[in-house]
Amino acid sequence: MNVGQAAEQAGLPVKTVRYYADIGLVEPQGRSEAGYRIYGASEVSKLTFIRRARAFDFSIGDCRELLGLYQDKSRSSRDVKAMALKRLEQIDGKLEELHKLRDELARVAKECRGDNRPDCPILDSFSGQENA
Amino acid sequence: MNVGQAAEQAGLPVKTVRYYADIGLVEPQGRSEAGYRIYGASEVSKLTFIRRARAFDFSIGDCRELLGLYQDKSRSSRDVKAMALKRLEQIDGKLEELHKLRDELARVAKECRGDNRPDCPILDSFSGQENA
DNA sequence: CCGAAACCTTCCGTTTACTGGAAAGTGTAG
DNA sequence: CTACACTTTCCAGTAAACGGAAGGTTTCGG
Repeated sequence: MNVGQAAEQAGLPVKTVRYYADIGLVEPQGRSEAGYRIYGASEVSKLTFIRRARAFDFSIGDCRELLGLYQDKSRSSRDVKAMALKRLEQIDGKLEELHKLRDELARVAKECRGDNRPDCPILDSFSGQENA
Repeated sequence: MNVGQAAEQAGLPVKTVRYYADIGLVEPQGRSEAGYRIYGASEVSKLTFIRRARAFDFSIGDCRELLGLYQDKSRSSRDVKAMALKRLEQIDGKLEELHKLRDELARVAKECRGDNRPDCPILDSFSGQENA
Protein backbone atom coordinates (compact mmCIF):
# COMPACT_ATOMS: atom_id res chain seq x y z
CA MET A 1 0.00 0.00 0.00
CA ASN A 2 1.08 3.59 -0.56
CA VAL A 3 1.85 6.22 2.02
CA GLY A 4 -1.65 7.68 2.00
CA GLN A 5 -3.34 4.44 2.91
CA ALA A 6 -0.73 3.55 5.49
CA ALA A 7 -1.15 6.96 7.07
CA GLU A 8 -4.89 6.59 7.18
CA GLN A 9 -4.75 3.16 8.74
CA ALA A 10 -2.27 4.32 11.32
CA GLY A 11 -4.24 7.47 12.03
CA LEU A 12 -1.38 9.78 11.15
CA PRO A 13 -0.97 12.62 8.66
CA VAL A 14 0.81 11.62 5.46
CA LYS A 15 3.48 14.22 6.11
CA THR A 16 4.23 12.65 9.44
CA VAL A 17 4.57 9.16 8.00
CA ARG A 18 7.00 10.46 5.42
CA TYR A 19 8.83 12.30 8.14
CA TYR A 20 9.15 9.11 10.16
CA ALA A 21 10.54 7.41 7.07
CA ASP A 22 13.02 10.24 6.57
CA ILE A 23 14.38 10.02 10.09
CA GLY A 24 14.57 6.25 9.85
CA LEU A 25 11.95 5.62 12.50
CA VAL A 26 9.63 3.55 10.32
CA GLU A 27 10.97 2.85 6.89
CA PRO A 28 8.72 1.52 4.15
CA GLN A 29 9.09 -2.08 3.00
CA GLY A 30 10.42 -0.75 -0.25
CA ARG A 31 9.70 1.46 -3.20
CA SER A 32 7.60 0.99 -6.28
CA GLU A 33 9.13 1.42 -9.72
CA ALA A 34 7.93 5.00 -9.68
CA GLY A 35 9.60 5.58 -6.33
CA TYR A 36 6.44 5.40 -4.24
CA ARG A 37 6.90 4.24 -0.69
CA ILE A 38 5.36 0.82 -0.14
CA TYR A 39 4.01 -0.08 3.28
CA GLY A 40 2.73 -3.37 4.65
CA ALA A 41 0.71 -4.37 7.69
CA SER A 42 3.84 -4.59 9.81
CA GLU A 43 4.78 -1.00 9.11
CA VAL A 44 1.25 0.13 9.85
CA SER A 45 1.52 -1.64 13.20
CA LYS A 46 4.69 0.20 14.00
CA LEU A 47 3.19 3.53 12.95
CA THR A 48 0.17 2.88 15.10
CA PHE A 49 2.45 1.91 17.94
CA ILE A 50 4.29 5.18 17.59
CA ARG A 51 1.13 7.24 17.39
CA ARG A 52 0.02 5.77 20.68
CA ALA A 53 3.38 6.15 22.34
CA ARG A 54 3.49 9.77 21.17
CA ALA A 55 0.04 10.25 22.68
CA PHE A 56 1.69 9.22 25.94
CA ASP A 57 4.12 12.04 25.41
CA PHE A 58 7.02 9.77 24.64
CA SER A 59 9.58 11.60 22.52
CA ILE A 60 10.64 10.35 19.13
CA GLY A 61 13.86 9.19 20.73
CA ASP A 62 11.87 7.24 23.29
CA CYS A 63 9.75 5.81 20.53
CA ARG A 64 12.85 4.60 18.79
CA GLU A 65 13.90 2.84 21.94
CA LEU A 66 10.46 1.45 22.63
CA LEU A 67 10.16 0.27 19.07
CA GLY A 68 13.40 -1.60 19.53
CA LEU A 69 11.97 -3.30 22.60
CA TYR A 70 8.70 -3.84 20.79
CA GLN A 71 10.43 -5.67 18.00
CA ASP A 72 12.89 -7.50 20.19
CA LYS A 73 11.09 -10.65 21.13
CA SER A 74 13.67 -11.43 23.77
CA ARG A 75 13.35 -8.16 25.61
CA SER A 76 12.42 -8.20 29.23
CA SER A 77 9.31 -6.39 30.30
CA ARG A 78 11.39 -4.86 33.07
CA ASP A 79 13.07 -2.46 30.65
CA VAL A 80 9.77 -1.33 29.27
CA LYS A 81 8.25 -0.91 32.67
CA ALA A 82 11.19 1.18 33.81
CA MET A 83 10.68 3.56 30.91
CA ALA A 84 6.96 3.71 31.55
CA LEU A 85 7.43 4.49 35.21
CA LYS A 86 9.94 7.19 34.45
CA ARG A 87 7.52 8.75 32.01
CA LEU A 88 4.75 8.45 34.56
CA GLU A 89 6.85 10.38 37.01
CA GLN A 90 7.43 13.10 34.45
CA ILE A 91 3.75 13.30 33.68
CA ASP A 92 2.92 13.54 37.35
CA GLY A 93 5.35 16.39 37.72
CA LYS A 94 3.87 18.18 34.75
CA LEU A 95 0.38 17.63 36.08
CA GLU A 96 1.23 19.07 39.42
CA GLU A 97 2.86 22.11 37.88
CA LEU A 98 -0.03 22.65 35.55
CA HIS A 99 -2.46 22.36 38.41
CA LYS A 100 -0.72 25.01 40.43
CA LEU A 101 -0.66 27.23 37.40
CA ARG A 102 -4.31 26.71 36.75
CA ASP A 103 -5.32 27.48 40.29
CA GLU A 104 -3.28 30.64 40.46
CA LEU A 105 -4.55 31.86 37.14
CA ALA A 106 -8.12 31.03 38.14
CA ARG A 107 -7.64 32.92 41.37
CA VAL A 108 -6.41 36.12 39.79
CA ALA A 109 -8.97 35.87 37.00
CA LYS A 110 -11.73 35.58 39.55
CA GLU A 111 -10.51 38.66 41.36
CA CYS A 112 -10.60 40.68 38.18
CA ARG A 113 -13.84 42.52 37.70
CA GLY A 114 -13.54 42.44 33.94
CA ASP A 115 -15.03 45.84 33.37
CA ASN A 116 -13.92 48.99 31.61
CA ARG A 117 -11.68 50.13 34.40
CA PRO A 118 -7.97 49.65 34.02
CA ASP A 119 -7.04 48.10 37.34
CA CYS A 120 -6.59 44.39 36.89
CA PRO A 121 -5.33 41.85 39.41
CA ILE A 122 -4.21 39.59 36.60
CA LEU A 123 -1.70 42.06 35.28
CA ASP A 124 -0.74 43.04 38.79
CA SER A 125 0.11 39.44 39.54
CA PHE A 126 2.29 39.28 36.46
CA SER A 127 4.24 42.32 37.44
CA GLY A 128 4.77 40.99 40.94
CA GLN A 129 2.52 43.47 42.71
CA GLU A 130 0.23 40.96 44.25
CA ASN A 131 -1.35 41.83 47.53
CA ALA A 132 -1.72 38.21 48.53
CA MET B 1 22.67 48.10 34.19
CA ASN B 2 23.96 45.56 31.71
CA VAL B 3 22.18 42.58 30.34
CA GLY B 4 23.59 40.17 32.90
CA GLN B 5 22.27 42.07 35.87
CA ALA B 6 18.92 42.70 34.24
CA ALA B 7 18.63 39.01 33.49
CA GLU B 8 19.46 38.08 37.03
CA GLN B 9 16.97 40.50 38.49
CA ALA B 10 14.26 39.29 36.17
CA GLY B 11 15.12 35.67 36.80
CA LEU B 12 15.82 34.93 33.17
CA PRO B 13 18.85 33.60 31.29
CA VAL B 14 20.95 36.27 29.63
CA LYS B 15 20.40 34.64 26.26
CA THR B 16 16.69 34.93 26.70
CA VAL B 17 16.84 38.61 27.58
CA ARG B 18 18.90 39.26 24.47
CA TYR B 19 16.45 37.21 22.49
CA TYR B 20 13.56 39.31 23.78
CA ALA B 21 15.48 42.40 22.75
CA ASP B 22 16.07 40.94 19.29
CA ILE B 23 12.43 40.20 18.67
CA GLY B 24 11.45 43.61 19.97
CA LEU B 25 9.58 42.29 22.97
CA VAL B 26 11.60 44.16 25.57
CA GLU B 27 14.16 46.54 24.15
CA PRO B 28 16.87 48.01 26.32
CA GLN B 29 16.73 51.69 27.27
CA GLY B 30 19.72 52.25 25.07
CA ARG B 31 23.29 51.23 24.43
CA SER B 32 26.53 52.16 26.08
CA GLU B 33 29.37 53.60 24.03
CA ALA B 34 30.76 50.13 23.64
CA GLY B 35 27.43 48.86 22.40
CA TYR B 36 26.37 47.18 25.62
CA ARG B 37 22.64 46.95 26.17
CA ILE B 38 21.51 49.20 29.02
CA TYR B 39 18.49 48.22 31.09
CA GLY B 40 16.60 50.10 33.74
CA ALA B 41 14.08 49.16 36.39
CA SER B 42 11.23 49.55 33.97
CA GLU B 43 12.68 46.98 31.58
CA VAL B 44 13.33 44.60 34.42
CA SER B 45 9.69 44.93 35.38
CA LYS B 46 8.62 44.04 31.89
CA LEU B 47 11.00 41.09 31.76
CA THR B 48 9.69 39.87 35.08
CA PHE B 49 6.17 40.33 33.83
CA ILE B 50 6.95 38.20 30.81
CA ARG B 51 8.65 35.51 32.82
CA ARG B 52 5.52 35.17 34.90
CA ALA B 53 3.16 35.25 31.97
CA ARG B 54 5.29 32.60 30.26
CA ALA B 55 5.05 30.49 33.39
CA PHE B 56 1.32 30.62 32.78
CA ASP B 57 1.98 29.16 29.38
CA PHE B 58 1.17 32.35 27.55
CA SER B 59 2.92 32.43 24.19
CA ILE B 60 5.32 35.18 23.22
CA GLY B 61 2.59 36.58 21.01
CA ASP B 62 0.24 36.63 23.96
CA CYS B 63 2.92 38.27 26.05
CA ARG B 64 3.30 40.97 23.46
CA GLU B 65 -0.41 41.59 23.67
CA LEU B 66 -0.48 41.46 27.44
CA LEU B 67 2.49 43.77 27.65
CA GLY B 68 0.57 46.20 25.50
CA LEU B 69 -2.32 46.04 27.93
CA TYR B 70 0.05 46.20 30.84
CA GLN B 71 1.55 49.42 29.56
CA ASP B 72 -1.69 50.89 28.37
CA LYS B 73 -3.01 52.68 31.37
CA SER B 74 -6.38 53.18 29.70
CA ARG B 75 -7.02 49.51 28.96
CA SER B 76 -10.05 47.83 30.35
CA SER B 77 -9.59 44.87 32.61
CA ARG B 78 -12.22 43.11 30.53
CA ASP B 79 -9.75 42.47 27.74
CA VAL B 80 -7.23 40.98 30.08
CA LYS B 81 -9.79 38.85 31.80
CA ALA B 82 -10.99 37.51 28.48
CA MET B 83 -7.48 36.41 27.61
CA ALA B 84 -6.98 34.87 31.01
CA LEU B 85 -10.22 32.91 30.82
CA LYS B 86 -9.40 31.64 27.36
CA ARG B 87 -6.01 30.47 28.60
CA LEU B 88 -7.66 28.90 31.61
CA GLU B 89 -9.88 26.91 29.31
CA GLN B 90 -6.89 25.72 27.34
CA ILE B 91 -5.09 24.71 30.49
CA ASP B 92 -8.13 22.81 31.69
CA GLY B 93 -8.28 20.92 28.43
CA LYS B 94 -4.63 20.08 28.65
CA LEU B 95 -5.02 18.98 32.23
CA GLU B 96 -7.85 16.67 31.39
CA GLU B 97 -5.97 15.15 28.52
CA LEU B 98 -2.87 14.67 30.59
CA HIS B 99 -4.91 13.08 33.34
CA LYS B 100 -6.41 10.52 31.03
CA LEU B 101 -2.99 9.78 29.67
CA ARG B 102 -1.54 9.38 33.09
CA ASP B 103 -4.25 7.02 34.23
CA GLU B 104 -3.99 4.84 31.18
CA LEU B 105 -0.23 4.67 31.41
CA ALA B 106 -0.43 3.91 35.11
CA ARG B 107 -2.91 1.15 34.41
CA VAL B 108 -0.81 -0.64 31.82
CA ALA B 109 2.36 -0.12 33.83
CA LYS B 110 0.71 -1.69 36.83
CA GLU B 111 -0.30 -4.69 34.81
CA CYS B 112 3.23 -5.23 33.64
CA ARG B 113 5.15 -7.65 35.81
CA GLY B 114 8.44 -6.01 34.99
CA ASP B 115 10.45 -9.19 34.96
CA ASN B 116 12.72 -10.90 32.50
CA ARG B 117 9.93 -12.30 30.39
CA PRO B 118 9.09 -10.59 27.16
CA ASP B 119 5.33 -10.26 27.39
CA CYS B 120 4.45 -6.74 28.35
CA PRO B 121 1.02 -5.15 28.57
CA ILE B 122 2.55 -1.73 28.01
CA LEU B 123 3.81 -2.58 24.57
CA ASP B 124 0.66 -4.52 23.84
CA SER B 125 -1.38 -1.43 24.57
CA PHE B 126 0.75 0.61 22.22
CA SER B 127 0.25 -1.82 19.38
CA GLY B 128 -3.48 -1.87 19.93
CA GLN B 129 -3.69 -5.38 21.32
CA GLU B 130 -5.22 -4.48 24.59
CA ASN B 131 -7.51 -6.97 26.21
CA ALA B 132 -9.41 -4.28 28.04
C1' DC C 1 -7.34 7.52 -25.83
C1' DC C 2 -7.29 11.84 -23.51
C1' DG C 3 -7.67 14.89 -19.88
C1' DA C 4 -8.60 16.00 -15.18
C1' DA C 5 -8.29 14.73 -10.50
C1' DA C 6 -6.01 12.65 -7.03
C1' DC C 7 -2.21 10.62 -5.83
C1' DC C 8 2.86 10.58 -5.15
C1' DT C 9 7.92 12.49 -5.15
C1' DT C 10 11.73 15.75 -3.33
C1' DC C 11 13.18 20.02 -1.59
C1' DC C 12 12.93 24.13 0.93
C1' DG C 13 11.19 27.19 4.30
C1' DT C 14 8.64 28.03 8.56
C1' DT C 15 7.19 27.27 13.10
C1' DT C 16 8.25 28.08 18.88
C1' DA C 17 11.16 29.88 22.06
C1' DC C 18 14.88 29.63 22.82
C1' DT C 19 20.09 27.48 23.58
C1' DG C 20 24.98 26.78 22.36
C1' DG C 21 29.16 28.12 20.50
C1' DA C 22 32.68 30.85 18.02
C1' DA C 23 35.27 34.96 17.40
C1' DA C 24 36.09 39.25 18.95
C1' DG C 25 35.68 43.51 21.74
C1' DT C 26 35.37 45.63 26.72
C1' DG C 27 35.70 46.28 31.65
C1' DT C 28 37.81 45.21 36.01
C1' DA C 29 40.67 43.40 39.83
C1' DG C 30 45.13 42.52 41.41
C1' DC D 1 49.88 44.30 32.47
C1' DT D 2 47.48 40.43 32.52
C1' DA D 3 44.04 37.42 33.58
C1' DC D 4 39.32 36.87 33.65
C1' DA D 5 34.59 37.97 33.43
C1' DC D 6 31.43 40.16 30.76
C1' DT D 7 29.71 41.78 26.50
C1' DT D 8 28.83 41.89 21.32
C1' DT D 9 27.14 39.66 16.75
C1' DC D 10 26.33 35.87 13.98
C1' DC D 11 25.45 31.19 12.77
C1' DA D 12 23.52 26.80 13.70
C1' DG D 13 20.61 23.69 15.89
C1' DT D 14 16.78 21.83 18.79
C1' DA D 15 11.61 18.91 18.48
C1' DA D 16 8.45 17.41 15.55
C1' DA D 17 6.51 18.30 12.37
C1' DC D 18 3.54 21.62 8.76
C1' DG D 19 2.99 24.22 4.29
C1' DG D 20 3.84 24.82 -0.27
C1' DA D 21 6.13 24.54 -4.85
C1' DA D 22 7.39 22.01 -8.85
C1' DG D 23 6.98 18.02 -10.99
C1' DG D 24 6.01 12.79 -11.93
C1' DT D 25 2.22 8.83 -11.75
C1' DT D 26 -2.06 6.55 -11.65
C1' DT D 27 -6.62 6.16 -12.14
C1' DC D 28 -11.21 7.26 -13.40
C1' DG D 29 -14.69 8.90 -16.62
C1' DG D 30 -16.23 10.07 -21.02
